[in-house]
Formats: sequence, C-alpha cells, structure tokens
Amino acid sequence: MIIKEEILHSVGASIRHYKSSEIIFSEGDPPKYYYQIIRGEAKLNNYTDDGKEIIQSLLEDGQSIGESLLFMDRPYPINAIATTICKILRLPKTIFFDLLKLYPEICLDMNRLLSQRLYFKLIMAQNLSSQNPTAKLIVLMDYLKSFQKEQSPYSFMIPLTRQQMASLTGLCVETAIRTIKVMEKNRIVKIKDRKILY
DNA sequence: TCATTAAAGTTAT
DNA sequence: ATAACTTTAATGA
Repeated sequence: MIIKEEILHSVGASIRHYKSSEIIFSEGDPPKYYYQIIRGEAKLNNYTDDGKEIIQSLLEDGQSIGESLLFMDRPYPINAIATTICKILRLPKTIFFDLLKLYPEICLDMNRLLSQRLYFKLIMAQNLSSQNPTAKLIVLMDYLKSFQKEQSPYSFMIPLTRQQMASLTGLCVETAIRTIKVMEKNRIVKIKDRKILY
C-alpha cells in the first residue's frame, strides 16, 4: 500500500465502487485523480486497431492506478478497467500533490513505485520486439516469480490465466497455450490441473 | 513459425 | 445459465 488509507481519508479522498469490467478511466481522458485500490483487481490496457487487447499492467489491492500520468499534462494513453469488483479511493490531483509536499516519506515511496513500474516496462519492452514465444513467456514468469523468496523449480504458481499471459506478451492465446505445452515437455514448467508451476 | 478462425470442452459467476 | 477461459485442429501469411 503506497499511501495509508487513513491519510487518504483524512484529506478527503472519496470511496468509489466499481463492478467487474467497469471502466475507471479511458484513453484520452485527462488525468485528474490519484486512484488507489482498497480491494479488488484492475488492469491497464490498450486495444490494437483489429481489437486485440494488450495488457500494460495488472494491479491488485493496495496499488495505485496510472499514477505515473499525474506528473505531466497529457491525456491518458491507456484505459483502466476493473477486472473484479473494486473498492477504490480517489483523490483529486491537486490534493495528491499537497500530500507529496507534506510527507517526504510518501514522496520517496512514490519514486520507488515509479521506478518499479519503469523496470517492468523496460523488461517487457525487450520482450515485445522480436524474440520467440518461449523467451517471452519465460521473461514474464521470471519477473513474476522474482517477488517470492522460494526460487526452486516449480515452486511458483503463475497467478495469471493463459489469456492474460498472452495479452501481456503480445502473443495470441493459442500460441501461448501451445508454447506452454512445449515448455512442459521440456521440463521448464509443470502443469497441475491447468495451473502453471514454474 | 506464428496468427487466425472455428468449434467444442471446461471452469467460474 | 451464461460468460470467460482452455484446448485442438485446419488454414494462411
């Protein structure tokens, strides 16, 4: 959790509830608020001209949404969509900046967070250009697994659907599925009732 | 080689 | 029940 809930409440953040698949903001909207998920999951995405979804990032409890866009004066280049029922705190941008000035600690945490986001983007950028599907999926899984201590083989259950993995790596689902099958054959992953262990 | 299309089976809501 | 996800197979770039 990047900013404590009590602090957000104390400066007048409002609680908003979203249904699954409800839009939080759309591409082209001007960023006006800081959003923080209290409960639920959301995603940042784009659609290619032929309608294929590209997931930019997946967000869960405690995480902020699209915060990097608040620091400049440009419309959102992405959509934010709730993927489950969500309870989200929303704080007007101006008050958000007051908070940053008031609490150096929050400011520092925000920089850390932006750094993490950039890191993920850089990792995924190498991925999207060229490379074979196996390499793409491994880069994604390595990144996800890096957050847990246990690093032994097959100790990490990928918390994503094949659909999501495909949308994050720019593959089509079928290719993702076939590639994962090959990876199972090559002992890179194990599959236990459809869950991928890496 | 991978994407696309279609069709069918499976799981989650 | 209905939608979302998974899987397989055929076809085309």
